[in-house]
Amino acid sequence: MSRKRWRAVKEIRIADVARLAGVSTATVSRVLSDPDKVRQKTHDLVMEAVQRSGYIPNSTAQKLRTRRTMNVLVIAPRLTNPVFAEILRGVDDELTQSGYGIIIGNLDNRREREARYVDLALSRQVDGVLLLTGYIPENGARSMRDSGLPIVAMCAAIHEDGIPNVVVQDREATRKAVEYLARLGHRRFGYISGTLGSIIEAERFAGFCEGIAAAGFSWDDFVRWEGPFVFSTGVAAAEAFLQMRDRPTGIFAACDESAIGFIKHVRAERIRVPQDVSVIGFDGIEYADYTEPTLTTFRQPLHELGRVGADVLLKLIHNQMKPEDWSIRLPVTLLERETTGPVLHKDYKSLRRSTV
Amino acid sequence: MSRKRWRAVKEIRIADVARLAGVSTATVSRVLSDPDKVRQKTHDLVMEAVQRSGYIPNSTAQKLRTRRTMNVLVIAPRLTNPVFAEILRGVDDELTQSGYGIIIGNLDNRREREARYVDLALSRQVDGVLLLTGYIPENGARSMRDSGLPIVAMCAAIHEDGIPNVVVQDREATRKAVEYLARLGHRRFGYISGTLGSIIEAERFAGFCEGIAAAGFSWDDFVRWEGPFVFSTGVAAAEAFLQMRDRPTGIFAACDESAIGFIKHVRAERIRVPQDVSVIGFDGIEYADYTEPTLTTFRQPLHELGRVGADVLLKLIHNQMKPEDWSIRLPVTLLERETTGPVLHKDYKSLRRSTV
DNA sequence: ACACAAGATGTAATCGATTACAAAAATCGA
DNA sequence: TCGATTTTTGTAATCGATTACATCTTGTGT
Repeated sequence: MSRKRWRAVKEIRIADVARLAGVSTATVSRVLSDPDKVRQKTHDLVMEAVQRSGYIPNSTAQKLRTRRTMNVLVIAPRLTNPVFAEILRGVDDELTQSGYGIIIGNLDNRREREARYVDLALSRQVDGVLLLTGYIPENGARSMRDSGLPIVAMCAAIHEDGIPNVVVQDREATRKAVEYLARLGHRRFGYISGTLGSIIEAERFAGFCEGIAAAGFSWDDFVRWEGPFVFSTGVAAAEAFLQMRDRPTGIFAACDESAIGFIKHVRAERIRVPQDVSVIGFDGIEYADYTEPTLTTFRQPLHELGRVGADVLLKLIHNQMKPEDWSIRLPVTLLERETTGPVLHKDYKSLRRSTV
Repeated sequence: MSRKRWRAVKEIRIADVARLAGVSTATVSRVLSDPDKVRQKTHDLVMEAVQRSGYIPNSTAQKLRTRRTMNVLVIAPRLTNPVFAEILRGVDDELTQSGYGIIIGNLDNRREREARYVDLALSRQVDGVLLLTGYIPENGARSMRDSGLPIVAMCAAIHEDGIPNVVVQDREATRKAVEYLARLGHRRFGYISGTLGSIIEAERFAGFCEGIAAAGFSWDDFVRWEGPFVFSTGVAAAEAFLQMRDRPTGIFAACDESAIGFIKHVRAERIRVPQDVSVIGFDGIEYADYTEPTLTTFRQPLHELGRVGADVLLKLIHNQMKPEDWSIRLPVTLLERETTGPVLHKDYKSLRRSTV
C-alpha cells in the first residue's frame, strides 16, 4: 500500500476532459489537433477543461491510432566517440524541430548487438532508422528496408536499392592523404585502420590503396595496423611502429582518436612529431584542436551530416521522395596543422631505428 | 504510385497469424508471451504460422494495452561531452538487459530545451526518467515526480521527496582538491566553473569554498572563472589568467575539458605545467590520459554510475522500493598525474607576470 | 421566413494487441 | 463410463486516442 503511494496518480483521459467540458471526445481531440475546426466558444470551453484537469494526451494511444510513432532509431557504433555524438547533435537539431524523438541504439563496437535494434525497428517502435554503422554484408539494413521501413545509411555508402546514402567523401579524402604525405617527401607509409569488417573502414582503406598506387608506390611501401576506432588502436600501432627496423615516416590514421593515441605513445619514446614521423588523422573532432602538436586531419562536416541525414529520412518518412533520388556525398576538408611536415632525413628511405 | 512502392509492405497482425494457425488471437498471444499456458501441439502450430508469416507484434499496441512502454528517457546536458556518453553506456548496459530502450533528451547545454522532454515524459512515452542534468530550482523534476513518474537524479543531489539521488561525492572531492593543492604549497587558487545555474556546479563550487576555508584561506585567495562544461571555458579562463598580475598557481577545473583547454592555451604562451601552474581536473575522461602532460584529475566511476542509476530506476518502475530508500553517493578517486606539482617559486605568494 | 449550403458537433468504428471470464476439452479416479 | 477437476482455448472487453460519417446548427440569399 505505502509502496504504491508514489504511483497513485489518477490518469486523466480524453473522456474526462470531454465530460468536464460537456462535449464529445471528438471535439476535444479536434480542439487539440486542429483548432480551426471548432467554434471559438467551444474551443475556449475545452481548453479551460484541459487546463483545469491538467490533461496531457496519452501518446501511445495516439501512436496506435495514427500509426506514426514520431520516433526515429539511430544506430551508432559507439557513443563515447565524439564523432557520433556530434553527428547525433545534428540529427537531434533537425528531428526535434519536426517533433520527432530519438531512440538510441548503441552497439558499443559489438556487432552482435545490432540484432536487438533491428528487432526494435521491425516491431514498429520507430518511423525510420538512421544507420551510423554498417557491416559487410549488410543484413540488418536489408531486412529493415524489406519491411518497408524508411532508412538512411550514414556510414559509408551501402549499395542497396532503397537505401539512400548520406555520407562523406572519405575514399577521396584518404587518397588525398597519401598524396599529401608523398608530396612532403614521404616514401614509406603506415595505415592505422578502423573497425574491421565495417564498410567505413573498407572505404577508407580502399582510398588509401588508391593513393598508394596513384603516387607510384607499391604494396611493399606501407604497413597496416588493425583495430577499432579507439585511442588504444593508435597506441598498439605505436608499439608495433617502435619495434620496426624500417619505420614509416608518413602515417595515416582512419580516425582522430587513433592518431592521438599513436602520437602520445611515440612521443613518450622521444620520437618527434612531425620531425621524425608525420601523422594525419580523420574526423576533425574537437580534441584534435587541443593536442600537442595540433593534429593535421580531415574535418568531416559532422553536424551537417547529421542534419542532412535526418532531413532525408524525414522526406522518406513523409513519402516526399523515392530513396533512389538521394545519395549525398559531403566533402571533407584537410586541416593542415602541426603533425605533418616534410621528411627531414632525405638520404633515408625511411627513419631508421638507429637515428633516433 | 511509384513513390509508394517502397512502403507498400503488408503489415501482419496477430489476427492473420491466428487465422493461419486456425486458433484465436488469444492463443497466439499466449504462445508468444507465456508458452507454458498452451499445449505443446498448439504451440508448435502457432510458432510455425508466426515463422511463415514473419509476424512481429506491433509494440505500440502492446504498450497501450499493457500500459508499459519499456522505454526510459535520459535527459543529458550535452552528448559531445564524453562524461555523459560514458554514463549512458552504463545505463544502456543495464537497461538493455531488462529489455528497456533509451530515448535520449539532449539539452545541448540549453536549459530551455528541457521543457520539451518533460512534456515527452508526461505524455507517458516512457516508464521512467534518468536526469543527468539539474537546474536550480528543479521544476522539471518536480512536475515529473508529481505526475507519478519514476525518476532518478544523477546530476548532483536534488533534495526533493520522491526523487532518489545516484551521484558522486563531488563536493567532498572538490574540497580535497583544494587541500591537495595547498599541501603542494599553493597559496593562490583559480576555480574554473561549470555550467552556471546547474546543481552540479553549485555543489562543486561549494566544495571548493569549503576547501578554501578548511585550508585557512580567505575569499581573496582565489579567482573564479565562469562558463559551461566545455573546452572553451578553459581557454577563456586561460586568457583571463594570462592578463593577471598576481596569477594563481593552483587551478581547479570543474571538468576535464575545461582543464585541457586551459592547459593547452597557457602552454602556447610558454607557461609551464606544472612548474609554473598546477592544474587539477574533474571527471577522468579517457582523453585526459592522452594530453601532454597527462592530467591530474578525479575519476568518476561513470560507467558504474550509469548502471547503478538505471538499476535504481528499474526498481522504482517495478515498485520494488520507495524512492526515499535510495540515495547513493559513489566515491571519486584522485588520479595524481603530471599537471600538478609543488610550487617552485617559494618566495612568491604567486607567480608574477614578470617571471615568465 | 424559407430553402439550402456551410460549418460545428456527436456517434461509433478503428488502430492491434492483452487478458478476464466463459466455455470446451482433456485428464483422472472410482 | 461418468462426473469432477484441471487444463486449454475462445469470446469479447479493454487500453486511449483519432476520424469517417451522420446529424444537428448556424448563416446566407432571396
